[in-house]
Amino acid sequence: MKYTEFKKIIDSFGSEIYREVFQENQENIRIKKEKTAVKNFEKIFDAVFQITYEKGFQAMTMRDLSRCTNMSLGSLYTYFASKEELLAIIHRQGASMIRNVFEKFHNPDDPPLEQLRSVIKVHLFLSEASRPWFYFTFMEAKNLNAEHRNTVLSMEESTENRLVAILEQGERQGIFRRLNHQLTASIIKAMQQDWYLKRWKYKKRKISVDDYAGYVLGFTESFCLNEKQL
Amino acid sequence: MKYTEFKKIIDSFGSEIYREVFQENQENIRIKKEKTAVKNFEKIFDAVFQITYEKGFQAMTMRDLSRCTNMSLGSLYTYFASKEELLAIIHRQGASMIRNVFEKFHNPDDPPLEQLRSVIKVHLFLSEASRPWFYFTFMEAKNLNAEHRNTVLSMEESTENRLVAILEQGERQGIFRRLNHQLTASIIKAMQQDWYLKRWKYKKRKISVDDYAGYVLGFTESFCLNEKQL
DNA sequence: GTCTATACACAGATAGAC
DNA sequence: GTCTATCTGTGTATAGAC
Repeated sequence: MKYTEFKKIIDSFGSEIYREVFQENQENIRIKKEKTAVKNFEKIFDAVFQITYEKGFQAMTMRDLSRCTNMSLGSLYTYFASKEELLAIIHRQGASMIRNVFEKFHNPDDPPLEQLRSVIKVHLFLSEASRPWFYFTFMEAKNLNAEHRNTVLSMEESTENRLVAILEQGERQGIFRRLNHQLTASIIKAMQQDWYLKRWKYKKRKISVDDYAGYVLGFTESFCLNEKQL
Repeated sequence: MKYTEFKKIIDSFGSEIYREVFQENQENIRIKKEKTAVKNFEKIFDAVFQITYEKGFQAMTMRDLSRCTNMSLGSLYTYFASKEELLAIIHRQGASMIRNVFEKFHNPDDPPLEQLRSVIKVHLFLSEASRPWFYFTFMEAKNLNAEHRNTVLSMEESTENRLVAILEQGERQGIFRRLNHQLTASIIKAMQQDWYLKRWKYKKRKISVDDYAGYVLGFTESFCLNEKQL
């Protein structure tokens, strides 16, 4: 699969995620019309991502956000109860979206090598399509309270465990070498993470996400595959 | 080389870095006695790293810092002119220290494979010995002004270029495969970075820095080495 | 549903006694 | 060289008109 193909599927979901934001938080917000809420949540989130990328969530003031969205302070506060809650909403909704996409693209009946390739690619492609969410989740996780932070950490763990399961399955089938699969999974995650943490670097060098995915796969396979497979 | 061996050398430098902080900023600070200054800078920096690890530099208040160092607000401000300057001092001094250590351990006359191993290890070992500095530099770089931020980025680039040079040298000697060395270097950096960004994870799993270094080397060598070398 | 004006708390920074 | 007390600006959040 190439990125453009993946992107088409993702784009077909449309503003799904902002509708979800509206519905999940309906009790806490004072806006009643879905259409207005969805439109403005999208505007607010985009502004948060943009400002936060420059200076971080703590340093972003509500006045910054007001300026960037062209909404007044009073208006903003009808969409969420506090700045802290806004942070929690973004995290919660991002996590939910990411989980859903992974679920949708995972096929546990494929042969291990194919699963490995697919999982690595989907993660990279999704982090490309939703880079602001990934970047935000990583950089601002420490601003969350203990409960929400744990949700983030357990997501990190579960995507890693998915990789471990695939590597173990492949080892049992004699396709992958016998290695410390947990450590291999960590390293694969580190490579995936670099894509969205250092996007500016890869962009400057004109490396596409397809190039990068190919390289990560080459790296991983040369290490994991049994010699007879090469 | 093992980590304990490296650590012994590093420890022998003692409070060198805090003496440097004092000397480089002597004009801007109101403290005159080196011994007092060095002692308190160490206390201040440690507190900053500790608080910042929990909630980030922006969220750290001067009152937090006062509490954590057992120094009064007034006292703190005799060591630096503003909170922003404190940030800049930490960054500048950290960068200088890191550069010095890399210089000291790099030997461009060794054979490429040995250089590669040594550069990867030294980076990992140093990030282990000075984890707070590395973590801080990465996470708080965006709070710097444009000029200081560029310094950080150019450091990132120069350590990467050092790797590229080694890989090219090895390719010319027929030891390494012909690959996109820049991308390989990026990926090696990503693996190194994961060590200090996710320290909690590796600690929980009882992976030592020597274990991790060995794994990164294995991963890298299986990808880069020409087959006849394996 | 959105706006302006404002309350209130708390942050960074300094003055001046010891 | 360190402290306490205090100034001043700015940030979050709300009240109430439109």
